[in-house]
Parts: sequence; structure tokens; C-alpha cells
Amino acid sequence: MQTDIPNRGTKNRNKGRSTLPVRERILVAAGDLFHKQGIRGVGVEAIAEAAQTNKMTLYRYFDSKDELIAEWVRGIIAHKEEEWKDLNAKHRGDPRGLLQDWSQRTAAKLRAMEERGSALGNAFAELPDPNHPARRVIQEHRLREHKRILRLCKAAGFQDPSLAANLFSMLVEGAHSCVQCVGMRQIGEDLVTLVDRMVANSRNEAPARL
Amino acid sequence: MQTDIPNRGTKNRNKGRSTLPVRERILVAAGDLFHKQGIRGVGVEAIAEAAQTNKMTLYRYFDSKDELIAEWVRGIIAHKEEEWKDLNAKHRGDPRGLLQDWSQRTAAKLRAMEERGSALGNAFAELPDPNHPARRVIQEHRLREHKRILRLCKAAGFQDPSLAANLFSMLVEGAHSCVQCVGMRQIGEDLVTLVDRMVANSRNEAPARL
DNA sequence: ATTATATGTTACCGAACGGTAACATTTACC
DNA sequence: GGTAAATGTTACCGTTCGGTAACATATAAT
Repeated sequence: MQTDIPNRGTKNRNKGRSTLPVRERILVAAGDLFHKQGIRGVGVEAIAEAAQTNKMTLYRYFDSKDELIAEWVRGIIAHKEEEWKDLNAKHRGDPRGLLQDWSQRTAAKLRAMEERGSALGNAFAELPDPNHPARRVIQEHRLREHKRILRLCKAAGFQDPSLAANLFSMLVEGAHSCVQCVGMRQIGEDLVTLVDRMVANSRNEAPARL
Repeated sequence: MQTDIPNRGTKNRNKGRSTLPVRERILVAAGDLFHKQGIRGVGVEAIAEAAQTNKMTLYRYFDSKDELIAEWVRGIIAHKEEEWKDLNAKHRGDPRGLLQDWSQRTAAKLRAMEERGSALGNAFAELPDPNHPARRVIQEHRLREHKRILRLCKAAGFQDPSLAANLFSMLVEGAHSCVQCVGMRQIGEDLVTLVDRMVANSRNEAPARL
């Protein structure tokens, strides 16, 4: 992790750069390049340059490139956790509505996604070493995520919650893959449609044929 | 591509190695390492060694590492195309049965899959450069695959073939992702179950609630 | 045996990379 | 202004990597 080293005052020591503090700038720049060029395809020097700083400063904030990667991943996951808190607060006692809202937000993100799929998915594929800190973090996050869905499916009254949860997971993960060959708009809409039908089915309202 | 260079007779010039000719050995070894350690995580020297040969020989058969990667990918895809021919021959005029058989075979492969997801998916994530030969090949294959599914869904009589095809694609692609966090046996079984229900739905036989 | 071909061996090149040391410079606070 | 901390600059180290040249050896066909 490595916190509280510099920026002794809270003031900015930026000249013409971004308004963000150095550490954040590095993380943003790193994430940008990681996502666009692949983690192994970008060097620390390029990251530092993109962050409008230099390699030495980068290494004063991060112990290694691997740790920088891990921190970037942690940031993404933290952001996702925030969104789950939002969803939970907004749909207390309404797991079906929550699942629908979730699918809609996912679809919106799919539409905003460029050429290059899911950041976490790509990172996971790029880091085969099971001991890589970033990989472990992603793995834990995936498990948490799946447990969350499963809990929701139970609460939503699905007849077979495990099957429903796995279907949800497959849909969302699969959507991120298919975006690259089917087109994001269509996939996003279909995702929402399918989740709506699932939810309707769980209520025993409509037959919901395909 | 680069064909017909060596092995002038058809005889083997192998001493104690595998029974395969050099080129195949290199491709097999490369695929093995690519899949286990990631494409960018393995060097040509290690590939040559694993193939029981050396770097020079490798470069006599492949113009570059990138071309070796592309050839490996082409091999995987060719293998998948073969399987589609099998499926088509086995289920002439029975698209529903074909889809079910396809899901069963996919499930079987999921069960046999180790820690590290889909080879094509990982390769795609590892090669962000849109001009990389391997990436282009994968992209084309994905488009072909999706067209194929769509055609099958039309033939199977789905009310909304486009939606059904996208659902199929999402399920299969998503299954390959979820294997790593849910467990392959469960995901495989669920995939088959879900496809069975879809097919039943398309026949207007059962309501198939979730 | 000779000859053409395929493979092995060694050594090397240039570039890129992750990471560090030493020192200079700027910034903020007193 | 002085001082301590944060940042910038430059140069460097060791390693790895993709790729090649030159030469030696093994193999097969004639």
C-alpha cells in the first residue's frame, strides 16, 4: 500500500499540470495506459511522462511496477464497491429492482466502453502469476461479487438461486466479452431485456418466452 | 504463413524427442507456454527449449514471434472450425439439437480447463495492438462465430433470433470467465441446463421458469 | 563418398525495461 | 531568509528480450 509519504501540506505543488496530486496523476495515467496498451506493454517511464512527472517520483510513491498495478486495480474495485453501496441504499428490500438497476448501469458502462473490454478482465488475463498482488485482489473481488449476486438471487425469490446467480454472472461477464464483436449498444439493450425477463420470471408473473 | 521449408523427406530426423516434426513441436510448446505463462511472459528461447530445439531453428520456421503467435491462434481456430463441421454433419436439419450438443461439448471443455481461462480470450486481452496479426485473426473468428450462432437461432425458430444469439454468446463467453471464480463443474452443468431451457422455450413446449 | 539440406551451437547486437544513486532544484512553511 | 521536504534531472546498472550471423554437425538421397 504505502501511504503518507509526501505532500506535507495539503497544497498543490503543480505548475501547469493537472489539478490532481502527483500520486493520483500517476494512478490515472497508469490506468489509462494499462487499459489502452496492456499492462505489460507499457513501461514505467511512459507512465511517469504521461503523468507529467518522472520515474524517480513514481518510485517514491510505489515500491514497484507490480505494486502500482495492484493499486490501480484496488482503485477500480473500490469504485465498484462504492456503486454497490449506492445500489443497496437505493433499493432497500427490493432485490429485484436492484438487479434491474444493476443491469441498466452495466449496460450504460458497456455503451461507454471503447474498443478494449473490461479492465479487470484484461488485467487478469495479463497476469498469470497466481502470486501477483493484483491478480489476488481481482480474484477476491470476483468471489465477493459472486456471493453478492447469489445473496440477491436468494432474496429475490428465485426458485434455483444458484442457477440464477450463475446466469447473472455469465450474462454480465459475457456481455463484456461480446461487446467487441457484436457491438455495445445491442449487447447493452439485450442484457437489460434479459435481466428484466429473469426478474419477471422470478415473480411468477409472465411466462417470458425467448 | 511460411510453409514448405524443411523436412525434405517425410522421415523424422528426431533422436529422442517427440514423434512430431519440429514445426509442430514448436507450435505445441509455444501454445503450452503461452497459455500457462501468458504470451508476453514467455520468450522465444524458452519456447525453443521446451520444443527440444533451439532459437535458430524456430526462426527458420517462423518469421517472428508475432507470426508464431498468429500461427498458434490459427491452429486453435482451425480446430474449432473442425468441430463445427462435426456438429453440422451430426445434426443436419436439427438446429436445436445442434445447439444442445454444442453446449454439452462446451461444458465438457470447461470441466477440462485448468486455472487459466480461454486461450483465445487471454490472447485477445494480451494483444491490444489492433494491427497484430493474431488479434485480427481472433476478431474475424469471433464475428464468424456470432454469425453462425445467429443463423442457428433463426433456423431453430426463436421468436427473437438476434436476442437469442446474443444470449448464447454471452452465456458461452461468460462461462469461460466465471469458471475461474465459481468452479467449472457447476458452470458447465448450468450452461447445459440453461441452453436446454432456451431450446425448450423456442419450441413453445414448456414455460421454463427460472 | 558426395552433396544438398536441416538442424545445432555459439556468440553477439541493439533496444527496452525495471530499478537505483547522487545531486540539483523547487516549493511550502516558520 | 532560512530550512526541510518534495520533486526534477541525469546517468547509470543489470537483465531480458527479439532477432541475426557464422560456422559446425548431422541426416538423407544419389
